[in-house]
Amino acid sequence: MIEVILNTLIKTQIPTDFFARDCSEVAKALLGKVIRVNYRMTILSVQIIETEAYYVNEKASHASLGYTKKRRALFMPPGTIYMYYSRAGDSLNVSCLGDGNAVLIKSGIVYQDRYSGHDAIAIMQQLNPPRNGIGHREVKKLCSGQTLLCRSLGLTVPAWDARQFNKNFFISDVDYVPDKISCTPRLGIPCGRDEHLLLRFVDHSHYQYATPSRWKIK
DNA sequence: CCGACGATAGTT
DNA sequence: ACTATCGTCGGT
Repeated sequence: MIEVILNTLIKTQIPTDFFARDCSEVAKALLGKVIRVNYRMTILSVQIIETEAYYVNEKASHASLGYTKKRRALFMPPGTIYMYYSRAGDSLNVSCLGDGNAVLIKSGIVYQDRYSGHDAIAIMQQLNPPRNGIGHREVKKLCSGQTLLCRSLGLTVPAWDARQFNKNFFISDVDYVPDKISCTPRLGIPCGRDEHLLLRFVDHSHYQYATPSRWKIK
């Protein structure tokens, strides 16, 4: 049953060479694409609405800290999943063209189409309950943050870091093109005393569900 | 072993 | 502006 759906759905997967270009291009092109996760035989779907491009030579990037086993995925072929844990949550990245360059998936919105499991939303809410444990998160805000998105999809470092996308976790092209993309050159990720320029891309029509910009632009 | 520190998220 | 939260890293 689910296998049949997965076999059909996998045909919509973006090709690996999608990631074999400049990470800013990849970050922009990922907006509107849909993350698919087979979570215990239910397909969870989230449309990407916000990304950030991280270059190896930016001191704000993990790759700039150099190669370690932990960060090896950043130096693996384009399309390799890099996950890390920080601030009590997992984050999802994908390596791009050039050693150390990658894109961070920053936020998304729950996506429903004929492939999404009918109980997908209930499962995502269960995976990502409110901090105080009372009630449930608003569906629209389930994935409005890099760690919230991973939580809602059950994506973790041990399960996916340094792995390739496969039939249980991949990104679909849903033939959607953002009307308008905000590219926010963002100053202010603190790294010691320095400030660094980051490229943040947001699908403007879903701006309200992107992460609030906490860093001031000078 | 221990303390500091996040590519955060939510509350005051 | 403040802080819960926890894996990673670097210093003893």
